[in-house]
Amino acid sequence: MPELPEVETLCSSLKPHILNRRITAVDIFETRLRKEVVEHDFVQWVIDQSITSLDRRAKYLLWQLGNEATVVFHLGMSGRIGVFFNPSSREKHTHVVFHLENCQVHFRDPRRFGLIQVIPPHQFARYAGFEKMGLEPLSADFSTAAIAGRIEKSQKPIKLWIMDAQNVVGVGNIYANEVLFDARIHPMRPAHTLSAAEREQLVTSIKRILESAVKRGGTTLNDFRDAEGEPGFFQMDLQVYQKTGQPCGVCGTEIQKNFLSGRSTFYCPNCQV
DNA sequence: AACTATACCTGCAAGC
DNA sequence: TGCTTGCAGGTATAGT
Repeated sequence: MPELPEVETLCSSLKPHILNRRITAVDIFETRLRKEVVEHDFVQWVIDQSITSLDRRAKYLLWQLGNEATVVFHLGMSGRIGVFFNPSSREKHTHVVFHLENCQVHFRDPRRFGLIQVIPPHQFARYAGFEKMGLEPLSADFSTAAIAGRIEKSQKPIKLWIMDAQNVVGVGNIYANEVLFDARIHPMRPAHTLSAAEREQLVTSIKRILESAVKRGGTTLNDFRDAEGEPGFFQMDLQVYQKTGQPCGVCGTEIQKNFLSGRSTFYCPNCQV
C-alpha cells in the first residue's frame, strides 16, 4: 500500500497526537510479521518511554524514544497505523496496540508483510538495512550528478532501477509508473540508455510527483488512511496507473499494461519512448 | 556482481 | 450462491 508519500502523510498526521507523549503499555496480539515481534524488547526499551521524535526514512516510520531507543515500523502492502482516543474495539488484524497517556495507537496489517522492530539505544546507525539504502528523493543531495554513476552501470529496466531502494528510496509501483509518464520515458528502457537530459528529467519528475503526492496526502486506491483515518487524494491525479485502455491525457493513445518482474506496468506507448 | 523470479499472507473482485 | 482464480501499494532471498 504505502510508498513514500503515504508514509510521510502517516508520520505528519500521527505526530501532533503522540509527540512527547509517554508509552504506558504495549499489547502484542500477533508476533508473526515480516520479522518476529519480540515482546521482551518492548518491555525492556519501550514501556514508560516518551516519544521524542517521529521521522520517515524510505518507507519506514521511526519513533525515537527518550532513552535513545528507536521503534521501526513498516506497513508492507496492507499496513495501517491509526490513533484512537476512546477505548475502541480492536479491528481484525490489529496486531499491536500502543497505550499512551492520551490515546491508543493501533498497528493493523492483514497481509502481515509489515514490520515493527525495537532498536536498542544508540544502535540505529548500525541497524542492518538502513546503511545500504539509497538517497532520499526529496532531499537536496538527490541529484542527477549523484545518480549518474549508478544509472550508467545498470542494464535493468529503468522502472525497476527507480524501484530499487539501493538507488533511491520510497518509490514503489504506483509512483514509478507515474514518474516515468511524467518524464516521458518508457518503463522498459535499460537504465544505461538514458541520455543526460533524460536523467535530468527523471530526477525532476521523481521530485515533482512525490512532492505533489505528499501535498495530496498520498494515494487512496482502496484502503490507505492517515493516522486519523483520512484518505489521500492523489488518485485523482493518476495519469497511467490502473488506466489500461483509457486515453492518454496528453495524446489520446490508449494506455498499455504489461508486466515487469511480476509488477503491473502502465504507460503511454506514444508519449513514452 | 547483476538481475529475475518467487515466496511470504489475506482479501477482494471477477468469472464460471 | 458458492467455488476457483488472479491480482494487490513491498521486500528478502534463492536461483540463473
